[in-house]
Amino acid sequence: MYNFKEIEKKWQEYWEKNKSFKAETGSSKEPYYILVEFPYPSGSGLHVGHVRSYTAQDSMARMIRMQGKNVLFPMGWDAFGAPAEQYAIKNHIHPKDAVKENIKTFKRQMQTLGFSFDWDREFSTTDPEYYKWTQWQFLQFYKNGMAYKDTVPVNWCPTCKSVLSNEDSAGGICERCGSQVVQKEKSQWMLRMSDYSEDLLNGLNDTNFAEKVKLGQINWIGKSIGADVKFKVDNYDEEFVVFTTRCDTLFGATYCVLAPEHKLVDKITTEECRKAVIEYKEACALKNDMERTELNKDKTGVFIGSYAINPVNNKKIPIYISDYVLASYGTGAIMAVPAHDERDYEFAQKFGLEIIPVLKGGDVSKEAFVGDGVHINSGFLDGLNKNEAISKMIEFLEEKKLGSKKVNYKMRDWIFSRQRFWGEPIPMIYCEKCGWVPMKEEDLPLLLPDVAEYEPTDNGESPLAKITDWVNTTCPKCGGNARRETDTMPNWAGSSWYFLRFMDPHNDKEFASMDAMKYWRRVDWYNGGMEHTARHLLYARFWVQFLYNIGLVPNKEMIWTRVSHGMVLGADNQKMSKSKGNVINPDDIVAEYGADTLRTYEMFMGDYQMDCPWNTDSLKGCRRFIDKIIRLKDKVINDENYSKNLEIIINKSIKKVQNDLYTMGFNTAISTLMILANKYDEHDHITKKDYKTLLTLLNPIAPHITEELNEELGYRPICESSWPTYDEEKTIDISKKIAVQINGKVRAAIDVLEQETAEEIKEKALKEQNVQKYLEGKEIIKEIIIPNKIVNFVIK
RNA sequence: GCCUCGGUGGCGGAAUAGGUAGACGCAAGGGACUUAAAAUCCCUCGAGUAUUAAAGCUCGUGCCGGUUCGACUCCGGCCCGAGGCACCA
Repeated sequence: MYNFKEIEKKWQEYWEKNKSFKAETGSSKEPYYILVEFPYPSGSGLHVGHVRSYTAQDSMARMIRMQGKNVLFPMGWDAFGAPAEQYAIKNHIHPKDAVKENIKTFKRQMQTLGFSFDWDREFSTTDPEYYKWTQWQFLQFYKNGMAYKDTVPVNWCPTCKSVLSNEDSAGGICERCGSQVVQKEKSQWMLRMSDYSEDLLNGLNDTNFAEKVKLGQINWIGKSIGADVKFKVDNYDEEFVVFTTRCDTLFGATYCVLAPEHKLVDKITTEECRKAVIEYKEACALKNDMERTELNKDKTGVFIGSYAINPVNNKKIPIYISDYVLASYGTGAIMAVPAHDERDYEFAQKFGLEIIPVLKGGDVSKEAFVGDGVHINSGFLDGLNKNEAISKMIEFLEEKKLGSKKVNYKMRDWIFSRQRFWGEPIPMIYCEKCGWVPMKEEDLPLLLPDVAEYEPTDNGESPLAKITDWVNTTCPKCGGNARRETDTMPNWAGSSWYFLRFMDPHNDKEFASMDAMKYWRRVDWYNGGMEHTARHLLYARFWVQFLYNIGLVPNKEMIWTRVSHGMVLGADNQKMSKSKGNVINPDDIVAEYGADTLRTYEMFMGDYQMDCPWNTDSLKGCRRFIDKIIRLKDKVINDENYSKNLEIIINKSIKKVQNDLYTMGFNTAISTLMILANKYDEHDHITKKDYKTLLTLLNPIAPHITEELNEELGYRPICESSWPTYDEEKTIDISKKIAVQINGKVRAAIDVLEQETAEEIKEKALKEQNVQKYLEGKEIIKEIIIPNKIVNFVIK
């Protein structure tokens, strides 16, 4: 009888003691860097979803290591963030202590699952030795003009006296207390990420990200090419600029809309309209982003009394303000072409504004036609299609100095301040005389002080603001009295560069040495959840591109392949959650069925990139498979060659498993091994080599039991051996069964040999009784004979 | 609304590159072994139809059409589900 618990412990200790998975920077072996998103160590412990992605990357790492590469497979902790702070507020435990406990639990759980992490490289984003460099990098952003302070509206809960993220204030209601969230202007640190829009777009060409990941990034950046067009205001010596992607429809512009916050509004509002405008602006100010951008709601707005001059035909068109125009995108002003824009159409319908079609197609009495078409009512554009007309219009505008070609991006600058305690303090000091002054680099890290209370202040400052002896300091420039910044960095900061730190985690001179980064080159595989493919990945790429531009990292893109995994759902096909009572705890499964069974099941349960419900019965099937592997040992005879009649299937299996582990076909890799084991089971005896190969192929997925059985055969540990090789010639079956079709329907199956000619195959097919039955009295008008694939007779 | 990914047996899912749909596993049913149970082993297992039996035949990969000798796979048009984005001019 095998005691899984003991076997697992034995091998886990062996790996730890022998540093079996140590990655050596500078080794002559070829480097290979496999990364899986480091977790946020929550209080609820490791999720079975973590187990799925860690096992996947672990099996890849184990195989590639056996293939002779120097594999870097690290693990660490992303431990700053709101949950730990909430927990601290409730229980009056310093987040640092809670995090320490949680990390201990996570690490213990990971170790019982036998993941081959190089634990010597472990760190947490909350370690001062780590966040020192996060702060240092912030200073580089600042010194290069990439960090600045700006006043931006934030979601504010007046009851909790706290700034909320968009997620925590969904629907305009505070998630915690249910109060109405309001918008409040706050001065925040920003990073000039929008400067990198084009580089972040182009950089995607230097990556091997999955297509859907690239698309996610492209959409987030949201590039659109259009034109800026100047509109003069009638009776005023003022003008404003609109951004449009359809300047070809300019002849159809029948009114303009400014965002309520547009700085020109007050100036050009007429006295008759002033009251309504003020009221409307006040109403808008009360709404938060969520409410303002809620779709399907009625368009609102007011006329401000003035008119703009359409630059192409000098027509006077009314100016409105409406919150469907956003101050933060483009120029905060639009020309409205109701005939060819759905939003403008809706607005024009409601306010009874003129609708002039300038494109053939559609029916303006019913809807806006937004497609391509031949221009009408458009002067010099008549008869042209969309692209021709756009080019011609831009030419016209530029010549008359009325406008120019313009590119806009949806991506905004990164709001980098959080009014929280549990984050990296921003190393900036405010001096009345000198303004914002960066801390001296040699004074880093700026440590988070120990405090007794974690609640934010009444005016929404971070709790750090209450610690006066921390806040009050001297100006690094003039030595006068000064105050520290009390905001901290967002959770995304520490995770934007951790993969670089893993390349050189103990360096106390730099965040990572150029030599180490040059040796590891980049992350070869990066696995994480689909929910992080837009933001986290974009932040990380931005961070790296910035570091590259100031000469601190060797490549502009440091992540090569990005893949995402599916979620492990509860048995009820719902997301696992405590409230639904469908949570599976990996500890329980390991205790009852063993780590190898859990690992095998999670890899076998379905397509790795898709969500999949948990099924304990199916898990038991994987345990049966492991038991079968153990039983096969009784059939082993002392022979160091492959069994003659197993040679082909073994070679095929090596090829298939190897390929599947590289392409994340874990479920089919296991099914291949199940088929192989079933084949072995049909034989009375198998050789030592047959068995050893099966154990080695299974080892990346089920490392403990395979090491144990391998040791019993008298071999040295699998983790110190090589991955088996296959002989291409021996992966081809001598004979193969192919279908014989008549008019595309299968009527027989014949065995064909690899080298048989089409003529021989045809003869064989024609001998089949059922084939003859169908051919009788018919004429064959076409024969399709593809050796090794199919025979099809088309008859009449 | 837009973008992305999906839809295949009772279930999870397979199906290089258009070439025998349902691999592998689970569940279910039947049988063997056993005093019994567990474990293990063997058989059946998409639907329908037919036969004493074995072949056999028809239908079948969300729906409708198309391309092709041949379509889960390619094309066009829908329906449903999951996730992301949200009036971005």
